[in-house]
Amino acid sequence: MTRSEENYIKTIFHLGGSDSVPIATNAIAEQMETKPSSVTDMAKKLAEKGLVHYKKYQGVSLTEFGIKTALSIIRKHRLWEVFLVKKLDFTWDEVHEVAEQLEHIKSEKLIDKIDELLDFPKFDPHGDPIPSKDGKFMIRDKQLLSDVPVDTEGVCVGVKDTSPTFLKFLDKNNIALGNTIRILEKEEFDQSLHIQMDGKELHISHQIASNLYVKLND
Amino acid sequence: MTRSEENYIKTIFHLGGSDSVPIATNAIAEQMETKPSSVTDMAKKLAEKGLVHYKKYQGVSLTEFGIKTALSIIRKHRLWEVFLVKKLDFTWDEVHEVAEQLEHIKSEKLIDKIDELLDFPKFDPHGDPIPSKDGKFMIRDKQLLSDVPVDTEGVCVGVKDTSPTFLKFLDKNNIALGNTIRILEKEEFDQSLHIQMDGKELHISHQIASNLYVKLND
DNA sequence: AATTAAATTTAGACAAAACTAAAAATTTGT
DNA sequence: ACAAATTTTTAGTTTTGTCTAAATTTAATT
Repeated sequence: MTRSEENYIKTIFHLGGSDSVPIATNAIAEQMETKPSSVTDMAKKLAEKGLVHYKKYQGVSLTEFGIKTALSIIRKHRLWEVFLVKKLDFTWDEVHEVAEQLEHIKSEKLIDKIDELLDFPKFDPHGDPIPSKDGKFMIRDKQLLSDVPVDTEGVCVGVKDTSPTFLKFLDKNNIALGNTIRILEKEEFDQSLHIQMDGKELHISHQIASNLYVKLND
Repeated sequence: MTRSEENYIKTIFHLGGSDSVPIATNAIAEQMETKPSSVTDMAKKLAEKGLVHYKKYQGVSLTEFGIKTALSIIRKHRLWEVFLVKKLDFTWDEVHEVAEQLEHIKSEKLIDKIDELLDFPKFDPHGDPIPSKDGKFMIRDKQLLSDVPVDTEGVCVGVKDTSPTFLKFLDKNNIALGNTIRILEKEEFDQSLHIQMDGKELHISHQIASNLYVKLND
């Protein structure tokens, strides 16, 4: 697998092409900041190799083998992210770019040893699940903070937007995974929230709330 | 810098092209298992970029900038090797291949943090010096075991041949860096040595002795 | 159902990095 | 010093991954 092939497989997976729901050429091109014609070329190549299902004009979806491959790349990406944060004191907004490179390193032993060094983490620094060696991963029941009713309490377990801009904003406002969140009030007008986070009270916009995942307390 | 450019720079450095001693196209091609014509093409490209001195038919040598670049790549390679051995329990014969990939990861912060995590090591698992951030490295006064007179004592500090075959052989015979070595007898006929290593006595061939570096005791 | 709009594919081209075969320069041997 | 051998370069191709522009198919709209 070349680096480029791996990036296509990963993107198709993230766009949902794993459930035999075909993904449009255009959507892939947009996500990868490339041209639809390039996607068509690669689609043919990946189909040749048995990684995707592809019929002209019908979009692309991953085969079983393609899904396995995607999960392996995602596993590497997320384990490296944990490594960078836990062992090298990177902040969660710094890890993505470097992990994009590290995920392509070819050595089964390397990633298994990293996994072991980190004590087999189940989630990455943004709260996303890390597939195990055999492709299984935990699906945590979580909801967007913006979808939660007033007066409920939960724990912040993930972010939807993982851009450095958003993550740095969260840092600045002391919003971190693991924090306890209670919704005190929801403003009808602009959907902004008045919340209590680890004791302190603060206001957050709908934009923010719709990019934070919480797990409700039982 | 592309990966290929980095590999050329590294090879030229290792062949001695850093002392403005030009290296022959053929020598580079052989070392890199490629064709001389490919080397010519790359030589032009690297000269364009100010990394090498190149005059037709006169071979290639690194510029100041080329040397700086080479040292930075070698620094990364060797730090990753230490990381693999010290933190992930790789054996010294396993590290080269993976480090060849890791050395191309582009992140200044990453390699500096790895350096820090390892407590700023000065030598890699094969005894080769690790350049510091500013390109300086220790040159240890060492000699090939085969060049040392009978009855002298020293410490094993490095290997010349770093092939997995040789390194595994050393492991099997409990020869490791840091071991104390005393030459008891040198066989005139085949230059083989009778040595004492950390107490135990053993015989080693000239082939072996000429690939082991020792630092003599004062 | 026909036409327009949008998405997708084809055809042809390009850059990077490699190769082969042939030409040119350098080195060697006598 | 000059022919032979070796080394190096040039010229032309290949592969991978990309692009543009044109053609084609599918989807949307009247």
